[in-house]
Amino acid sequence: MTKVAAIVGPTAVGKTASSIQIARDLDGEVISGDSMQVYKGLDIGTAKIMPDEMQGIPHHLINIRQADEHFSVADFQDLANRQINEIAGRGRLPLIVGGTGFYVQALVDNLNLGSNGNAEDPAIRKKWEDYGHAYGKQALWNKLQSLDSEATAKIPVNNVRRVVRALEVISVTGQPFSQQPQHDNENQFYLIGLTTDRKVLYQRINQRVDLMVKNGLVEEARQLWDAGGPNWQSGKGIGYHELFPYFAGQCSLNEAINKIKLDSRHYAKRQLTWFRNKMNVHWYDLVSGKDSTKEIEVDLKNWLKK
RNA sequence: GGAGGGGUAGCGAAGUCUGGCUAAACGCGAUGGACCGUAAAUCCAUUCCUUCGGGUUCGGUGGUUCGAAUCCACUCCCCUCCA
Repeated sequence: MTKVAAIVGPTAVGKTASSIQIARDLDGEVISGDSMQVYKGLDIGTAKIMPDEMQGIPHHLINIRQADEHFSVADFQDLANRQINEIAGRGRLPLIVGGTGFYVQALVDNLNLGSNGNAEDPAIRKKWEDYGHAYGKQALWNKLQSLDSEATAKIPVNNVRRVVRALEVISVTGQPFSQQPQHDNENQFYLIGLTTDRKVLYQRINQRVDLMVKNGLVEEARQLWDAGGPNWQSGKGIGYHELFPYFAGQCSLNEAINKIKLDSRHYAKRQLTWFRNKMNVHWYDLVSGKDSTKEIEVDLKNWLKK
């Protein structure tokens, strides 16, 4: 049993900044819990921490994939767990920092993903996607229902993505999606949630996007575009995919930038929904000054002593 | 001063000719939510007020009518063009 701390929250609340302070004060190492910062070359748009900002704190799971590579929750879960063990083995505190709720949850709840072998198969996925294209999403959903009506009860017809995934799991594992085995949790987590007034958060997001553009976001996105990014998973990232239509001459730069801001705000909202409802988070508002990093550290230390 | 065009819910925008089926399409935004291997993905719900019985709306006022966002009169504001 290992004790792990995690800092979660929406984009632009200041997770990175406080993570450094906490890691320093509590002798921790950071494990990024971010689905986009794993990619090399996506620095500005993902607000990735740069080496000169790390203050000597080791950071893991950043820049571990090429931009054209695939990465999944299971990969994350696997790698993160490995890091947790190594860091704990060094006698230091593993500190997960990131906004990808699904990733963090996979870790915290030890979701059954990576343990039973390779349950992901692009060819089979493609097969179901094609099936959907050919016969429609209703037919696709019906197919799932005939195989796993329990899964179908939870996945809407319109959510083709998840219907396909459920079908894929059945095809690959031979077991219904809804009956994949579950594990118990081995590690203990203290979840620090950073949040603030919604209006303020949105302002920060807008400002940060402007800053990103100033720092060369457009050029960075252009490189991704030139390299073939639109077809890659990394090309789905906010801050990048909104710029592609601009490169294609389909919208103005200004429109693209506004879209980045909007998508970021929507994203922040979804993140908040996730952390509010799916996890046992201890919330702090550092932005307004209502709470302080000191308080977080005190709470964290108390929890570590238990 | 003259000639046209327009004012509809947070915003944009239908509906007006052919009055009722319209608390008023649709889009956006906003808010809430789902989420078990693409998750910065994908999807869902709500959005005039409401004590959920109902109440009050389509610039304003007054008419016509069983009934008006829709027809008539007057009036206020906005835009374009001509002076």
